[in-house]
Amino acid sequence: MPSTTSFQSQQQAVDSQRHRSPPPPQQSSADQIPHPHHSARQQAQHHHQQSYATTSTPQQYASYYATHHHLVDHPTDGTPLHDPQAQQQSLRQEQHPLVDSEGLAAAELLAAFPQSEAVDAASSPDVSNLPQAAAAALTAQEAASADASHPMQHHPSTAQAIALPFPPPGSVPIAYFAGPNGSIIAIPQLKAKRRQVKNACTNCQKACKKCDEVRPCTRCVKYGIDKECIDSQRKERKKGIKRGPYKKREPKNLEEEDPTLPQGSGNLAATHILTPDNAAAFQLGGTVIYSYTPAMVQSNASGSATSSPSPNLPQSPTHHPQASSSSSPSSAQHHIQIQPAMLPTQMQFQKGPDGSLQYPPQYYIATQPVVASSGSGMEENANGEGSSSAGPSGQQVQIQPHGFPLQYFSQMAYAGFPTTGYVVQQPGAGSSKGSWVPRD
DNA sequence: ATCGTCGGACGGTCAATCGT
DNA sequence: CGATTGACCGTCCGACGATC
Ligand SMILES: [Zn+2]
Ligand SMILES: [Zn+2]
Repeated sequence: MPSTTSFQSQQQAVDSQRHRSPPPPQQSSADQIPHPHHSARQQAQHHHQQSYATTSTPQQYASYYATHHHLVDHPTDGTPLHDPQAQQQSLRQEQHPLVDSEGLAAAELLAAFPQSEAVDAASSPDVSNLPQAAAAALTAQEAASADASHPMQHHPSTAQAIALPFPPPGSVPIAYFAGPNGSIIAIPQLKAKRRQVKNACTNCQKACKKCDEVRPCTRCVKYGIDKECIDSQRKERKKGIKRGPYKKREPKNLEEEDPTLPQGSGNLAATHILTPDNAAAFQLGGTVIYSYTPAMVQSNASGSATSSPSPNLPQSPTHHPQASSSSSPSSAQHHIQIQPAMLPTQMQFQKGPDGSLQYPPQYYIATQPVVASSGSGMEENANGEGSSSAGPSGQQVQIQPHGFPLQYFSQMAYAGFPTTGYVVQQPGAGSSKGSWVPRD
């Protein structure tokens, strides 16, 4: 293994692979390479010198979510966290600095599902494969409205339903929790986008660790080397590099019924826009939530024999008599533990005559009362009965994704963001609560 | 548990191209 | 000339071995 390859060319290879384009002619000058390691040359820098053959890392996005939930989300980046607890926590162990502080969860949700991306769910039994995020982003207004209510403050939110495609099955882990009447609230567990600082300090750079904006950066302070916390120097970008012709530009149109969908395969690809009748996606405190109503379940007699679900699926509803509580020492929290394995990685959705989505009853998750609590003692909200009574704390959320009144539920963390959880409740239905569990 | 190392995935930027 | 593309060049995730 020629360890002499410059980092530059390596990186280039990777990049071009990533962008699926033929390798450029090859840059001439042999000087560049500011990347600390890899650089076979470079002045007497202390970085390593031995190139060893590591077992290549499994390119899986091992963890989707840091299971740190104590972050306050923030609409703009660059602003320091303002949750002391969280800050402390993230400092305590630098192992997972990814306790991301981004607040644009919604934007990133969107970004993660480019319209075109069709994931072959069938061939990917493993759900840990995210589609490459595209550059799509929320518009300013969308983002703004998404943040209508700060998750941490408890006050009414007027989240509005927005039409979003549900992620293709198998493309991303989905957490489910029980809604009323057998409905399922499905929440895609999207990986938060990594956010980089513009300039890492030299210490962090050398260590390949996360830096931040403040100047004696947090890490340097932690290690008592804040004196040497200096901005790294970025070199100027090269100019005059010729590129080949660009690929055909698309005629600005993304409308087209996807022919690749096997009929009834339940591929909820991008072409399926959820409608208020069967499902909805809406935002709450910057989090996009998808939920389905159990509408029209009985119909499976529609000619096509429902293909049998995956072999390893339970035939009976996932029922957990005793909501297994995840061992969370600090706060008493109960979760409905829904084993991902017990849920279909590929939901057998079917499209009804009217375009609505249907799913077979065996996938319903039994409703399970749950109490979720967060620091400031809020929990338990009960009773449906049309009366939109709020919990003890008196907060209440009013959304009507389905045309049902929505009851305020509780506060919890989703994807690292403190989020207001809730349950859609049909008038007259018994109370039900659920909670989603972040992957660990 | 902590720390240093470091391969390589991922992100941000912006010059080169393209469409008009 | 504004919109797109995609390469350049950084950041830093996460795995690993070493040390305490
Ligand atoms: Zn730093
Ligand atoms: Zn520093």
